[in-house]
Amino acid sequence: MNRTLRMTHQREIILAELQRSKTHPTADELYERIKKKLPRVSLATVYRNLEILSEAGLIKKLEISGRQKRFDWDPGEHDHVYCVRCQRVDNIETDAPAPSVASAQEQGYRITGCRIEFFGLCPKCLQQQKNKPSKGERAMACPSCTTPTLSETQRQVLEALANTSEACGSKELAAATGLESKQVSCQLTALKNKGLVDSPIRCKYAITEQGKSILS
Amino acid sequence: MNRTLRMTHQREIILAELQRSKTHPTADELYERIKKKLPRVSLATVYRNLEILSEAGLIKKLEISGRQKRFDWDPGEHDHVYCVRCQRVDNIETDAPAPSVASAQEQGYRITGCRIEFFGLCPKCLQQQKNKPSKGERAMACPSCTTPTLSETQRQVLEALANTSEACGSKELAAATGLESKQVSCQLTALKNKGLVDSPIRCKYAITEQGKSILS
DNA sequence: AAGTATATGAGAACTATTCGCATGTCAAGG
DNA sequence: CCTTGACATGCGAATAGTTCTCATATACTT
Ligand SMILES: [Mn+2]
Ligand SMILES: [Mn+2]
Ligand SMILES: [Zn+2]
Ligand SMILES: [Zn+2]
Repeated sequence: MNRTLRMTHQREIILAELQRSKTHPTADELYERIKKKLPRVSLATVYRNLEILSEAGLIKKLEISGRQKRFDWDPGEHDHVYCVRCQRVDNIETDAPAPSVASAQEQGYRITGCRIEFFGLCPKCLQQQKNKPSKGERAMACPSCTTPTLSETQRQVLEALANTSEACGSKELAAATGLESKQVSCQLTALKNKGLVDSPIRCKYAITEQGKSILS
Repeated sequence: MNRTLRMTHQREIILAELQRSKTHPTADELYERIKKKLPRVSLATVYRNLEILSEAGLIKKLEISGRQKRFDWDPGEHDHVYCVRCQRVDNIETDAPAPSVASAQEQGYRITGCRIEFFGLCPKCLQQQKNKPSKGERAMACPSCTTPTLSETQRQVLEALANTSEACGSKELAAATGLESKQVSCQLTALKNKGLVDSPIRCKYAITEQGKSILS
């Protein structure tokens, strides 16, 4: 009736690799490390085994709010902190007793567990924040957007903007590019979001340094 | 500098629809309800506005461990319970004070918040569990698998199985279908996982009611 | 060693969410 | 009021993380 688990070579390596890690790696972080020992493993195997091992109670699967799953070599009860910026996860000890539920408030639930998680900035990210004057709210673009791709229209607009000596409105740009002014204004918004143009004064646009560099 | 938010018709409806819901709906649950009033809304608009509204502090986004996001009309501080079976989310009151961290244990983090969540079985699921003798572990197939699709080979095997009066091994099935016994055994596993066959005794297989119904 | 249950690799499929872009709408200012 | 630009929308495509499918390989049991 119960499936009998087998200790395959892959499973052994996956377990060992997790156990040697001090942090709380994601499946694909582990996958990268494991590939060095087992070049032919598949990511699916890593996921499968982490699932199986955690069902078997040998490790623990951490499902932290709204983020990638992480895995913990230590299956014992303990809580975690995570960094809202770099996603790092660490153990933490609370001094409060395990919170219990006002029994009248259970509303008929049979409660089987509780999870406590803290969040904030890890030491490293705290440091970085101090160095930067944190201009604006999206000072750092998302990592995958390091080289945003431009549509043909966007490139046209951006080039037109590069040729102006000072900030100009979308109407002038429409004339310069031969595009409709509606379209130009749309593209300016997109470009602004990508950080390639900004708007020094209302309704006037200028190319940013980043915008210049992407054209070259 | 700051974007000025506009109260559009869509945004208004989305907010109103969330506020009238006692539960903690997912974006697409809301989407389904909203489509009745605004047949042309887009799911992206629903997501966008839920995000914007929660940034504005009018509602709250609940990111509960490893599951779909949910949204709460009540932006005040409070904790939740969720049902591990049906995913329902309800409010809950703890009687303990908010847990704090042993200061020596912060490890250099600047902690900005904490989340507490309870989990278990909601009253409804508790009820259902009592009625069923809980045979096996995957009594209920996932909703999207209500009509599993069969590969050609699987159908062959299933039909052969339907023609036997009692449980039989993979070898007989291999003979009956003309397939290799290795293949048959693979497909039996797949069929078993789909709940279309089961294995009354080790290495013997029989078609289930569900299996019969899918053939007809 | 044979035979079966279980596991694997490879890639497709899936799901929840976000993005890109053309187009629509609102509100302020001429 | 009419234009204009910021803000929003609908739609489809893209993305990321994870799971599934199936042929094939491997580990137990006997
Ligand atoms: Mn841990
Ligand atoms: Mn709530
Ligand atoms: Zn960090
Ligand atoms: Zn439930």
